[in-house]
Amino acid sequence: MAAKTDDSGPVIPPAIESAWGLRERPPKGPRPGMSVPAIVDAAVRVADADGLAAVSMSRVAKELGAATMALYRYVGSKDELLMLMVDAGYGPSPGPPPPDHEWRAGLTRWAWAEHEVLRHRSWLLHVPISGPPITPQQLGWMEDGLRCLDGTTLAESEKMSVLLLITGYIRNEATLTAQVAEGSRAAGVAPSEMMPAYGRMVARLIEPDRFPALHRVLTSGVLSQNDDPDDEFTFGLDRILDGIEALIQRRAG
Amino acid sequence: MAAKTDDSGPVIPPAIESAWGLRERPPKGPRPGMSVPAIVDAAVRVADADGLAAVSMSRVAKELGAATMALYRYVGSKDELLMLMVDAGYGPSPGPPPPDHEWRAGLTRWAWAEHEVLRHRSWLLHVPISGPPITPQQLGWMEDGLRCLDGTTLAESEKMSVLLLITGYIRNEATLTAQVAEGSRAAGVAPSEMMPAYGRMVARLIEPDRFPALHRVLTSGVLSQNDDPDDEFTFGLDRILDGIEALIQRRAG
DNA sequence: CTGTTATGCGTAGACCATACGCAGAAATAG
DNA sequence: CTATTTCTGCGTATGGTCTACGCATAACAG
Repeated sequence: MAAKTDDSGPVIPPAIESAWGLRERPPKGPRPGMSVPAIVDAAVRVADADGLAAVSMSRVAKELGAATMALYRYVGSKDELLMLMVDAGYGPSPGPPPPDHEWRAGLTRWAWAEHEVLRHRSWLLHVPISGPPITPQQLGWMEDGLRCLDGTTLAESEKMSVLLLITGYIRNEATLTAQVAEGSRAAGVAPSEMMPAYGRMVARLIEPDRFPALHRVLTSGVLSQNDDPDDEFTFGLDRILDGIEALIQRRAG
Repeated sequence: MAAKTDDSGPVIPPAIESAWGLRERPPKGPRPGMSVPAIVDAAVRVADADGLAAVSMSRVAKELGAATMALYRYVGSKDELLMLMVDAGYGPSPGPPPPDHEWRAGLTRWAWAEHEVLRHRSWLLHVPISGPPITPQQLGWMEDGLRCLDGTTLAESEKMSVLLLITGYIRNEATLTAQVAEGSRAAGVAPSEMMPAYGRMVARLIEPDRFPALHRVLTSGVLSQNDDPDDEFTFGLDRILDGIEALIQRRAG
């Protein structure tokens, strides 16, 4: 029932060990013709070019000029490969805040960095994540986020919760933005026409008596004007940071 | 390049029309042996029992004692079926707030209702959503959420952003909770031992010098004590509502 | 040189969604 | 009553997925 817990502690998936550089090549046998990083790079290249759905083991193998099954000597499963792709896809964190930092500015910078990554690599949002972060880069991001909160009065558990809150918001906002972009491409509509078209469709489906508040939003023309998506992001982020600020001040006062 | 926009406006997917009860049966031909709601119910039953991954067209058909291809007379694709499953899975919204409502209490109730649904039906989180809500129940939830903000000083666009913010948070929190539960089942570890095991694994992977803030969190024992997951949810929700409150007061004052 | 061990990879199995086309049932038109 | 139309149910088939298994071979240890 308990996981294997000998002197080496709980089980670490092989892919994770290799990501942390803890795997040593056995001295016997033929030289490997590929490497885990090369495979991950190829997979990321495929995802960048044609989306996550195009990432199949055969497609990645073709990218490398190798046979499909050859990959399974390096990664245990497709899920492992996906985990490594996420790690590589995020890339290194934006770095720690400057020494005399103010937490709000630091977290804002941190948030925009993740926002930027997700805008550039929207396939990261489609990877079904299966647990808390354990890969090097991911923990690097977390480390730098925690450092932003170093000078505050928050408890350690609260710092963690705050980061979770912000990361979740960023992912969610990016998901919605990517969906609009994706939908506009699929329907052959200009991105700027997407939300207006959505508004018109909803207007045709609902009856004003049963959906008065929604009707009011529609007639207010909110969806017709297409504002800078960055404004939407800034709005939510500022709300969250306001909420955190309120807590910090309550703790301090 | 523009979508079809005759007198009936933009294209509405057949599945959506049927969900709104806008489809009429043609007068000729044999009676249908099934119905869209029956199919959706069966699919939801499968997802409730064995998870979203078990929902295949053949599995759903088997559940109904029908042939696989028979389903395609009723739904255009598996994606359409998924959309209808989401609508049915959420169920009716918790209803509008009471007449003399206070916005914060109303939104809290609304948030907990969605939280409850997602806790009970975690497969909803695994459905790859492909656009803004257009199904009846989904818009019903949105309507009731908007009504909670009726008496406030917020602009219509801000109300929308606020709802998006809260829904996103709820989904994100539910996703993380479900992942922990899922992981504990997969690894055969008790759920209460999951976060401690994670903490120990991270502690073994990182070097304290390179990850000082993270190391501090680990040694603080945050992950070792397993607190009520509802507390975590409440924490984030309160931070967000605090942020919204700050905005409302700024608008009012 | 011999034994051990890891690699590359071909084969094959078990799934999956779904395009297509045919037999037949139901309702209408004459 | 008969012919026609139109839709339903569903069998077949295609092309895709992941991956378990096993064999030949290459490289090193002694």
